[in-house]
Amino acid sequence: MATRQQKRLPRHVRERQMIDAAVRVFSHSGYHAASVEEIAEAAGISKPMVYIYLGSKEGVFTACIHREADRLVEAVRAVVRPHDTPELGLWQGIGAFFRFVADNRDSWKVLYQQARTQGTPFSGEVADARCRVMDEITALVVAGTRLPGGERIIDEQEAEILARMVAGAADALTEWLLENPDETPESLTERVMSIALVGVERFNSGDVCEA
Amino acid sequence: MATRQQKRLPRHVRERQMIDAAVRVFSHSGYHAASVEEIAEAAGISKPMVYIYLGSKEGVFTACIHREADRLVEAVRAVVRPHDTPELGLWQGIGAFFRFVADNRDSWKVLYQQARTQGTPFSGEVADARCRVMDEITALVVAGTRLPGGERIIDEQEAEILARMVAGAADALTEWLLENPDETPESLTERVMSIALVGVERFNSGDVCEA
Amino acid sequence: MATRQQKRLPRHVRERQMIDAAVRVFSHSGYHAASVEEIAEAAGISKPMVYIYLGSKEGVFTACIHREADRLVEAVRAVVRPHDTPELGLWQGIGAFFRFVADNRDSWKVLYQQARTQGTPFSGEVADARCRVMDEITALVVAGTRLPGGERIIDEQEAEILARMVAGAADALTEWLLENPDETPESLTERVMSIALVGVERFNSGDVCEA
Amino acid sequence: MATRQQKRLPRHVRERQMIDAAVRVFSHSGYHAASVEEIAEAAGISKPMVYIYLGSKEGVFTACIHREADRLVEAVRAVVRPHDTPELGLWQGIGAFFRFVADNRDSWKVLYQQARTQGTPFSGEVADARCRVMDEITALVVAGTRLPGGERIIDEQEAEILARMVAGAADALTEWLLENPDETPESLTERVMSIALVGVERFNSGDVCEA
DNA sequence: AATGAATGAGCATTCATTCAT
DNA sequence: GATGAATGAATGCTCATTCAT
Repeated sequence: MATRQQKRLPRHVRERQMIDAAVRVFSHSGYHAASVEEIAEAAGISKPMVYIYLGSKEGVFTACIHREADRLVEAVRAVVRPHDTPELGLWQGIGAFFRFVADNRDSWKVLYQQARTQGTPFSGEVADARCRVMDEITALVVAGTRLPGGERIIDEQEAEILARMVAGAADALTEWLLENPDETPESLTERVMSIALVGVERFNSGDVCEA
Repeated sequence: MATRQQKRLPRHVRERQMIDAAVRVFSHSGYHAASVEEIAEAAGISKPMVYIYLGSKEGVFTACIHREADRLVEAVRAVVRPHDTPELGLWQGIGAFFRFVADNRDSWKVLYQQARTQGTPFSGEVADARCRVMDEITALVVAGTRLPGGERIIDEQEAEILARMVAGAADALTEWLLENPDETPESLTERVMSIALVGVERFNSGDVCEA
Repeated sequence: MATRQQKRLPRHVRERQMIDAAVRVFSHSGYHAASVEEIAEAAGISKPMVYIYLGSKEGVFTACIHREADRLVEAVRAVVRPHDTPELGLWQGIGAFFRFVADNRDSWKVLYQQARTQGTPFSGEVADARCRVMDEITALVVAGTRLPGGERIIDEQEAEILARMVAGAADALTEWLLENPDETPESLTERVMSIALVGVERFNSGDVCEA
Repeated sequence: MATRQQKRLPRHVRERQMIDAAVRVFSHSGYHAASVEEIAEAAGISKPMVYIYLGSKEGVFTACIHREADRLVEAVRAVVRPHDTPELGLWQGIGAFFRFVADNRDSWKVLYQQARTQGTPFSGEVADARCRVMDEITALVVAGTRLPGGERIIDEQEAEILARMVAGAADALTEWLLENPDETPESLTERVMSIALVGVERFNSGDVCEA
């Protein structure tokens, strides 16, 4: 008659289980449609535990965003080695970013889609986490477009626009990936890369849009 | 005992008011967070009217998607004149699309973000409406990338990928637009166009990703 | 574009249509589950007409009970001729009653089942109408059990008990009738009659229940 | 911020309280007129508890029917001893049935009246429970009318008709009981029994309706 | 005479959250 | 540490009823 999960687990393990479950649930149902009950069940624990550990439904969501942002940033950083050429760094960073988006669809949906869409503005932490991600990509672009001599060819603002376009395009393409099993994350990475790099060239050469 | 009744308006007028209000509310709060009461209030009527005219909350949402999709498709079609060159058609069509997204932020958010994010899959009509929009853009790309001689240089599939990237990028950039009042829809259109066209060139020349 | 029913009909015709429809609807759904809209639709008119003619939902119900009680009483009276022997009168009256119950199931359900079951106590008129029906049957029993010389063999109270038993049994048997198409109203009448008459005998002989 | 919470009771106790209250309320108001709030209040708890334990309003109703049917069947079975003569068994069984109907008016009203009257057909369980009750009475009649030698004098079908008549008459007479405090359940039992037994005799002798 | 337009009030149901154990 | 028991506060939806036309 013992309920499923009574093992006294150390706090951080429990917390991880909960956030894992919450990401899945939030990703699938959206913030408002997801219920704390649902999350608790998915984590194999009881509702009060959720409140003891994360404080509130919003707390759970914030924790998800926080952790997934960390994971994404980490994934990108992990592939960029200090001795890479800037261009290779950009290439690999964007590749890692895109692979993360494709491989961790739940994480990405929560991080990018849900966090923008819901009515509640959530705590500043959520906005911060999302900024960390965009900053990371922006930094990649900035670094990757520096000339060998170290000169910048695009400024911060242009880099940020490009970063956002990359994120938006990647987001849109994950759906394509779902619908077309032939496509691989790598092939999509190439498509997205072609945008980013060519955008840079265009910015640089100034001949944008002479249709 | 009835409280002040609203002036009796013919059905189609009230219906338009309701959908106008609903687009605003859904755009701001998301489907689940929005309450029918909220929508009714925003439309200046009472809750039962919403149900009498649109049947259910989901019915309201579907009506919004439907109408906004029509408006967007119409806006794009309105600027493409038969005697334009394909490339000019593409340029103007994408421009119109982007201007619509920028000028009707609420419509776009409901159409693109909300309809993808929520857990509920909604009626097939919603999916249909969203397809109509993407098909329109895809058609523009297909037509606009035909060589003067009429030869296709990209196939349907490639065109669809490009269309999605354009939509995703445009979506991401509307936030940029909000945060940077200096930017105009036109300037953003140029940025997005540069992607599409260059993407086409790349596809065509086959030298994708040799950075 | 003219709506279905715009012919200016004289008041009593409209009223009859409405009550016909209401009996059907109340019988099928019960008082609370039935909606005025439903009734109006079934009558082929618009909701406000119902209120203009019968005043309120309760008014509609009262009117139904009233009219159906009249019809039932009338049906019973119609078959009892003054020159019948009392016993024949009883036989025919009960027969007519039972035939009415079987042939006008909707009327009976509203009159007997719905009027007893619902929470609302309704106006005294409803109780009155139901009493009229029971009084009629009671009177039949009283008259039919008078000895040829005119002496009473059962008193009013005993007659009323018998009348109620007859009504209750008839009510229960209409369901049987529905489920068994072989049975006819007449065969059931015989079964019920055997109860009433034997009951009378028993009352008279005093040898009730020597199991 | 939570208001006074009720003492924590184990689930089955609360469930019983709820069903007790629901039987009272449904009996008095009918299924549709009764509100879940009303039931919760009558049970001294809050609305959500009703849903947590019984799932839905219909679930509450079903639970009521189920339990009251069990109680009625149990009451009848409790008095029939194996070594009774069949006729005594019938006498005591019908007596117990009628005492239950008279003593548990709420239970009976829900079980017999409400369950037949409402528009909603309810789950099959409700129909099943009602059948269990009629089957029990039918079985009594079948057993009780067997001749000492074991021969049947009425068949299943005739027994079922009689059982229904008994139930219908008992139902009708409970109202009489309410209005006439002089009457006792026992005296009514005799009246009903006289029907059943005489009915049997009539069936047997074949001289039905020669008044 | 007849109806489309409109609403206040109520109801079933769900959910985030708390506390006693 | 962990949970079953409990609830206040919404929320989607329906309905009887009215009024302007």
